[in-house]
Amino acid sequence: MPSPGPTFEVLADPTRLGIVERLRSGERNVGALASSLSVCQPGISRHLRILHLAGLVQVRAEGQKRFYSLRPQPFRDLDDWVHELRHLTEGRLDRLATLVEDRAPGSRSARPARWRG
Amino acid sequence: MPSPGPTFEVLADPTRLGIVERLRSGERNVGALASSLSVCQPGISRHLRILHLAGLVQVRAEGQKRFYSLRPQPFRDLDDWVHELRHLTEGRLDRLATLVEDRAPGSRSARPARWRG
DNA sequence: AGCTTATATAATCCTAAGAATATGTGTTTG
DNA sequence: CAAACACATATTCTTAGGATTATATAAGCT
Repeated sequence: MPSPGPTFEVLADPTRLGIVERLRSGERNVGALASSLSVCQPGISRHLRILHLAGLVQVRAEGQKRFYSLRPQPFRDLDDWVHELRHLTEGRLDRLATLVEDRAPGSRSARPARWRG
Repeated sequence: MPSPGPTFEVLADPTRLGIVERLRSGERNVGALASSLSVCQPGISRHLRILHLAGLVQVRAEGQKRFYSLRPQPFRDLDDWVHELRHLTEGRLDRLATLVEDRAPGSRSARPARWRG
């Protein structure tokens, strides 16, 4: 059971997540990504470097352009990790917690308000 | 289709990821987590607060102890997101976007040489 | 050979976030 | 009621990392 810690750190940045979501529909060069996302070109290059070091993307040079695309392996690993966790939480922890929560009438709500907005 | 950006940000921190991995085997109180991970107790409380705000964990108060456990919903969302991406990268339809976007006349095969996994 | 395009790297600045210490709040026990 | 325990919050400090500007490298184009 590998822990995809680095993958989480890489995808935590909104710009890098935006890059990955744009690469879902196919490979793109740096300039296309820089104009799509509202970040300057050196910023995109730096984020792509981080994504490449983490093994999330691969490069293909064509002329003076460099096309980046997703590598499937880290997403397979991530899927395995999350999928297992999903079934663990669906199985028993959830039920146990809600059961006990119902029998504590005076306690405050276990549900959070909202995330950042 | 939902973007689990906040979930990535939350799980990017190694301490919080460690908390989640320990909660996989069931609920724990703050002291148990603080002694398991090598972080001081206020640090654990702060990370648990972040996890709670993000909806990843829920609390159950028993006496003076507070037991934290995982909530299944955000992991379901994360699993859906990653699972979809897994199949997109496994497939061959990223070639389509390549053909649409890059119509350089003189360029021969715009495909990646090999698709290493 | 210059000139433009496409991308990478370097240097700087700045803000956000984690860690530790100290303290506050509530709960159990004597 | 006081003392000890379990946890949360406040404060301070420090560092990591993202954004921007400027520059370097390299490939077309005329």
